[in-house]
Amino acid sequence: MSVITDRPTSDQASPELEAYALLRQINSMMEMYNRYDLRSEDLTIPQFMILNYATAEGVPLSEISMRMLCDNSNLTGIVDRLISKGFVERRPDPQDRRVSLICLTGAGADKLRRIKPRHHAHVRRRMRSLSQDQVSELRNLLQQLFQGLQIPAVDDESREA
Amino acid sequence: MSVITDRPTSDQASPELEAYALLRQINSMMEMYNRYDLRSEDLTIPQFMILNYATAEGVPLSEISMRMLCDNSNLTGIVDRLISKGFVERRPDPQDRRVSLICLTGAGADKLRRIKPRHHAHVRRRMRSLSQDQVSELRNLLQQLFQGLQIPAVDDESREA
DNA sequence: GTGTTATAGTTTAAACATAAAGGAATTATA
DNA sequence: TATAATTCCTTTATGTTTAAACTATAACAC
Repeated sequence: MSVITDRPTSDQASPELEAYALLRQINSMMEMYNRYDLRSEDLTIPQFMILNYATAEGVPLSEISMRMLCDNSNLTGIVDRLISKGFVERRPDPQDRRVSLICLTGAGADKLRRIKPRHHAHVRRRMRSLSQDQVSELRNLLQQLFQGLQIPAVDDESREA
Repeated sequence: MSVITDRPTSDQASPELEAYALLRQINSMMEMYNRYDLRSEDLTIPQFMILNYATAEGVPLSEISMRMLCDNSNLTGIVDRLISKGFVERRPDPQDRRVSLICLTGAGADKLRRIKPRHHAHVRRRMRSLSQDQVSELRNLLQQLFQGLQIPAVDDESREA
């Protein structure tokens, strides 16, 4: 409840800032590991993500960009490279000719079958410093934080800064 | 304690994978917000980070890259842009002529004084969906996870994949 | 001293991200 | 059916990141 603090919302460390700094660092390290793992498969992280979202029947590009929290324009080039490697195809949607469906090829499906279980095992292994209960607790806290972030900003920040 | 599970370390969701997915999504959203906030100050996120690590006396570039968990080569260009904006300077280290010290200028210090408290306030505000206790708990879990990641891999993964 | 190795930083090319603008197809509206 | 607004995707320019090669300096071995 911190009744008296010198500078309640200013420069120095606080649990919030420390938590956020750690979150960023963990994300960096996990990305480093993932990048290294995928490198031997001649895939980059975003390429692997798109591969994961694509299906044989095809998924609209904008659905993938929505799930990847990025812009359509990011994906154009990445999909191009996946096509040149033969892992996906672009097919026009007959229902809506604006849409291009990203379709997983047989080769792409094979690739995924080989990589995905190993990737998941790696992620689990890298979290072994936490107990099962701690992992669940972490997931719950992150879940709550994530939901809180969805609502952009109930903005009564006028008193700060 | 999940005594019987079909595929203990394979494809489907697990608390570990869910937690990691959430961590990535939260990081993405926080970055989006930060980028937007800094945009009005004509700064990018990496530019702001370097500004935070630089001091008036000067800090070796490689010390900054170490703390930012990135390669020296990343920083060359970013520092160039910060120099062109007048927020930092490059000065050779008289002790070791290989080293170039990144020095915060007066303008850079002013910029920081104006931006940093607001940035910190924003971060704290964006975590308000968690109670004080939850924030501390989250920080502790992340701390433990981060420390576990430092030790690259006590590798007994032969049984998986 | 000479040669080897390590470190600090830059450069380059390829991949990716962001923001802004544009083209094509669809939907809404009149 | 014509017009306007929206949606889906691409293109372009700028900035960032990675990996690899390179320069310059330093440290070490002999």
